[in-house]
Amino acid sequence: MGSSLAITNRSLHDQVASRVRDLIIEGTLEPGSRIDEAHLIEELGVSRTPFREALRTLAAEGLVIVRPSKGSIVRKLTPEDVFSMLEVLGHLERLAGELACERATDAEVADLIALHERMMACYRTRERMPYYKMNQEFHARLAELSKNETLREMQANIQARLKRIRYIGNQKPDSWAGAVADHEDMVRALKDRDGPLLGEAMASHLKKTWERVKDSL
Amino acid sequence: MGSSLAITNRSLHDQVASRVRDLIIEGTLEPGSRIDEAHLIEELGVSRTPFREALRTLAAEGLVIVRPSKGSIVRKLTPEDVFSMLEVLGHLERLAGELACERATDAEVADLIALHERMMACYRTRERMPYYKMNQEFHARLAELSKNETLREMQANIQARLKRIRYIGNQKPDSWAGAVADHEDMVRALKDRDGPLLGEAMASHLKKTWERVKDSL
DNA sequence: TACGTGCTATATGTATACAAAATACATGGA
DNA sequence: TCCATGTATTTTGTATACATATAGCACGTA
Repeated sequence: MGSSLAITNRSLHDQVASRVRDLIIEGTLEPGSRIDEAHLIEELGVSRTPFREALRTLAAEGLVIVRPSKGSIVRKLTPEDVFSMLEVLGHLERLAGELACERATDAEVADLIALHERMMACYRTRERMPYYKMNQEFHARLAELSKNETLREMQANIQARLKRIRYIGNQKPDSWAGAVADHEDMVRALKDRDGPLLGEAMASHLKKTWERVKDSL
Repeated sequence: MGSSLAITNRSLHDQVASRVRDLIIEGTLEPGSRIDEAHLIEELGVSRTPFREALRTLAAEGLVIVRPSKGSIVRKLTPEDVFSMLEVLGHLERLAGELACERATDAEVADLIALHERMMACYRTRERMPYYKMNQEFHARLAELSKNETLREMQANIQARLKRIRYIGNQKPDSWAGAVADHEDMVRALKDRDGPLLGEAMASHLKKTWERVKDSL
């Protein structure tokens, strides 16, 4: 089920929004740089209408800033922005951890732990990119296990805004090692279904993320 | 400062977004109902382009749902939606309370307490509408005092989604009395700059809000 | 040379026109 | 009568055209 024989239900502006979102997250469109409408619609092969609608969506998501009559730019995060996002994210994920311990099924917990094991395998072989992607997924999946849709949505939103930054975070080997240790703690607490402990682990993990990241801003 | 002599910098889609947002919040556009594009652009005196851009913004904010090729509807909150929002909001405001105690200036605290006093005056004379508005402002201002812009933004977003619902909340007299008691607790903790206590008060206030509201869904 | 002024080019904002899809309706057959 | 199919009408989606605002530049003046 799911995809089956669905053709192309998504409207153009949805597709454009996804595409441009990716361009921003992966850094092809640099933070602070102007978004050249004429150039991008050429590239994407669409007209201005769906493109501009997509921009409005991304603006509401906080990835883009529209300056009336002066064009749009990719939002550039100040250190204060990043700090405030990590502060909030830490508390959201604390909540997610607590709720997940109460609400997730055993199968869901097992799945998440399996993902963790694969992450650890990547760490041992120092494959940064796969590790990075699995890490994003780990946090997103934990938010899902809270069975709280609003929490999942907010977590996803902040995580998207921070994606660029966090990739930089684990550049230094000992930072990476630290993050891995944090994750071991989380999984242990999750296995035991110790909500408060997992919550603490999440919050502390994100506090440390700030330490790991702040110098590269 | 602020307004000074600025003429009209806001673009049409911004104005339309604000206008329609208000129509949704105040209930003129009913939850679950179709948004009649042709009719509304006539009413607002704008063309479809800025109107549709505004719709995309509201969709990203979670107030509107766009169903591809089938038009847009005002999002109708299920009880689960409301519960999940209040759960998250409770924890966000707990954080806001803790941070505000640490970071707000004495003057800011005094201002907020003054607002509280005015709210109480409205309660004594049973002026529901002014009370309701000041209450919204109270929570928004507390979020500001956290000096965390992300927190302020997320709080505002969830509060906007819930506005309709919460107006219903204090219909019953004893519910209203309960909310007032909660607020007295908050202000006491704020006066003492007791962060953990204020945090607890906020979280508990929003848990009770669910109790107050759930039957009218 | 430095600054201000007005013009031109370009980019942005909005309206309209055209295309495609969905819905409502009517007609015909079982 | 009920359902199916085809057609008309309405609504939504996208492209383009037009209007307006901004920014860059050349020129003139102090």
